[in-house]
Order: sequence, then structure tokens, then C-alpha cells
Amino acid sequence: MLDIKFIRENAETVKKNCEDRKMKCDIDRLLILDEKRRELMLAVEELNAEKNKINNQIQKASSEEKGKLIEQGKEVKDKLEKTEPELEKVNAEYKSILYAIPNMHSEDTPIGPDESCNEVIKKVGEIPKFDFQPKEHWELGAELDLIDSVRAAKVSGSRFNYLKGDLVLLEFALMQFAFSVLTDAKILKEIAEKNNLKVSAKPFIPVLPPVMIRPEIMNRMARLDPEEMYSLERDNLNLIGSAEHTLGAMYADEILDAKELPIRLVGFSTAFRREAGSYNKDMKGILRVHQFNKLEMESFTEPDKSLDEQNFIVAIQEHLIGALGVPYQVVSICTGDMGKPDVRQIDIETWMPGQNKYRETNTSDLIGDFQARRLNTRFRSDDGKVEYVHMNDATAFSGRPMIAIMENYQQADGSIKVPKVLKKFMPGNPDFIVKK
RNA sequence: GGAAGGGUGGCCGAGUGGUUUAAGGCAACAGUCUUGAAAACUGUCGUGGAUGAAAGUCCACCGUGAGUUCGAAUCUCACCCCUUCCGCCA
Repeated sequence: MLDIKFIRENAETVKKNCEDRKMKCDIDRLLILDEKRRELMLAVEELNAEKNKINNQIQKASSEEKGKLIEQGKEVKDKLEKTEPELEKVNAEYKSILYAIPNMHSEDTPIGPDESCNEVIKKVGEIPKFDFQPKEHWELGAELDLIDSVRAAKVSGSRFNYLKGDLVLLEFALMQFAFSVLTDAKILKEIAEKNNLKVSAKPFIPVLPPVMIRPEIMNRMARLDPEEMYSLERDNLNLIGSAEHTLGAMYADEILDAKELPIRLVGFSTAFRREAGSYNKDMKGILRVHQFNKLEMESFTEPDKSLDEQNFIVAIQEHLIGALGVPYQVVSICTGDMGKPDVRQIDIETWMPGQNKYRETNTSDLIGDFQARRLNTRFRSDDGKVEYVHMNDATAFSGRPMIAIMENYQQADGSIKVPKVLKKFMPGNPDFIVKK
């Protein structure tokens, strides 16, 4: 959420930001409620002060004074019982508006209503030419017996898959490769230097986080629409849609020491998404599924370091995708397309020859203090001041890069060449994935 | 899942209805002493909110939420978490 003081002082800018991001937020109503809220808070505080005063007097009073004072106490209580529900009502509406307001976007974010206004800021790699008609990954998956959607549909429903054989080993190889980069301070330092970034080379700490989350914590992450999450009602838990959800909330209600920062985590988890409202979109294969594995980066920094941190994280993502030898483009996501908590969203889209398109494989979200304010994750600076941390969250690898590998590395004979960088992470160091 | 015990400030810990809403200790920070350090002594030492130029004043917070009461860290109920034992289990 945004700081109410900021909204008070910058109402017009906040309104403009909501419009740019295609979100309807009644800022005028919020400001009225804000004033009303403070008025009522003051009234309640004054009544409480009176209550405390009477309580102290009762203790010292003689027995004949006592009866009178207790009567006074009851009067104050009556007034409190009228004022407090009023405050609660105002508070509830105030919060519902405040929580719905998106974060302020960065200056370099393109303005526009939808994805057509996203800006490609960099293209890397030559689009491969095939002397045969390249297939889509789901065709290759079925032919090489790597993806079984038919049986998965029988057992679990649509948008589920059995991944099999070398594709499973390829997925683990991807993750292992990413871990080998993210936990190595030397490699991280090289990436930072190559991109002229003055950031710490502190390695990422590997984490296997919980995949279930309390709804109230999820709410404080202000991330996925609840409609998009699976919920286990009997146990009052939701399945996470990304490791971001449990990684980002890890330090909720804590005050960290500035010396500990940056805290960099890399978490592996299965992600669960209902994909409500995306019927008929990307129905085949593993591009858009209810369940997939993802390696996620999450970082907590001081406010003045968070933008460089995002640039560093994007550089890491480029290093990872680039090492696979597949063409990609870096895209600056526009206001109408970016996530609600994001200050700045950069995606990496990877070339998929079967579809003849770039498709999103990585995303990087600079969130600033938007989540930290709700989560109450703070740090104490060297001069003793307590401030909200800034957060960044980004994909290292998910299942999607496997689509890019399958389609870019497919051969005329139907086999798939294994990218050189992944070979050593696969048992048997195979050169090709072939039909068995 | 069953039984018992517990959750108090950065940490330890006293407090079981009203003596400032938190004793005492540790840690931390500053100062005195010292050539320097240690020790000792003195002082400071939670978070958020309201108001104010500031000093300050006021309010809230003792796992979370509700309740009883003129008054709750303290009593009641629900939930969450931790510890120990039993059961089940990869």
C-alpha cells in the first residue's frame, strides 16, 4: 500500500497513476474518510484519556467519592461504545480503498493501457532459421514422450501434465545451473562489473519455502487476485502462486539491521495457479498450467539501493537466459500491463520458433516499500532510524525456458539438442534428447 | 489427532483485577576514570499514531481476536504458535 501522507500531499499524481494503470480508485472519497478517521481517532483517544484519569482517581478516592467516580466512568464507557463502532466503520471503508490503490510507477515506465504499449529495450541473439517446419513444444513433447497431457487430464484435469524422462532431468539441470550462478559471489561480481553496476556481490541464499500460505499474509503481499489462488478452506490456507509469496513475507513484522542488507534469497517451489479467465489461451503443453516449478529471486535492500538491485537482477536473468543460447528481448512493461505492487517491471521474452513469437519467460518486479509497508518489514539504519525495506522479486527459471530450449534446439530428425551449459548438470551428459 | 505446560520490550525474566501500561538482569550506545583497553561508576535505551516550531503532551500495543468490568499483562471464550509426552506417518 501507499503511505497515506503521500496520498494526502500528492492526490492529483496518485489519481493520474491510477488512471495510467487502468485501476479505478476513489481518491477523493479516501481523503474524506481519512479526515473523518482522524477526527474519530482523536475523539476516541480523548475518551480513553478521560477513562484513564478516572481510573487513577478511583484508586485514590475515599469510599463515598468512589461511587460517583464509577458513575462517571460508566458515562465515558457509554460514549466510547458509540464512537468506536463509528471509527471501525470508517476504517473498514478507508482500508478497502487504500489497499486497492496501485504503487506509483517509475519515471521510465512507458505509459499505456495494455501490452501493446510495452517497450522492447534490447534484443539479443539471432532468430534461428530452420530448413524444416519447426514444431511447437507440445508436439515435440508428445512425440518424444516427454509430456503426457492426455493421462494428466484423465487424472487431474486440463492444464496439468506428466513431465517425463529427459525433460525432467532438463528441468533439474536448469535449476542446478541457476543455483550455481546465484550462490557464487565471484560470478555475481563479474556480472555486476560487466554491467557497470555498483552493487554488493553477496550471494543468494537457497531456500525451500512453504507452498501454503495463510490468507491474511497473502493479503499483505498485495500480489495475486484471490480468484487466481487455490484455497484449502478446511485448513484456512492457500496454495502459493509463486515462491515470492512466502519468501517476501518471511521477515514480516521484523526490524532488520542495516548491516544484514541486502538479503538475497533464491527459493525453489512449485507454483499453483487457477488460471481463471484464461480459458482457451495457450491450452496446449506447459506454457500456461495450473502447476509448475519455479526458481525465484527475492531481495531486501535499503531504499536508495533498490533500483540498482533491479538492474542487477535483470543482468543476472540475461546471464541465465543468455547462457542457454536462445534469442531473447528485454521489455519494459507499461503502466496498464504491470503488476499492482510494481514500481517498475522488466520482462524477458524468449524466442519460441514453434510459435514464431517471443514469449515471457522471466519477469523482474521492483516493488519499493509497497509490500513492506503492509508486511511491516523494516530495518534500522546506522543512525538508528527505522524505515521500510525495499523489495525486489524476479524469476530465475521456471518451466517456460524448457519450451524455448525444445523449440530452438529441435533437429530435423525430431530430436532436441541439449544446450552446452546444461549438459554437465544432466546425468550421462547427453548431447541430444531422443525418442527412447 | 490425544494429554500437559507455556507465549511479557533486542535477549533473559518478575508481575495473576486498580500503587505511572511493566521490576530486575544481560546486550547495545554515550560519558567519567585510564597512556590505551578491560573493569567499575553514571546516563540513555521498544514500536506505531495524534498534536506541536521545538521541548513536550496525549493515545494504543504484554501471541492474535472477541468478551466480562468503572478499570485487564492479570479473569472468560475462540484461534495461532512453541515445548514435552503419546498415537500416526515420508
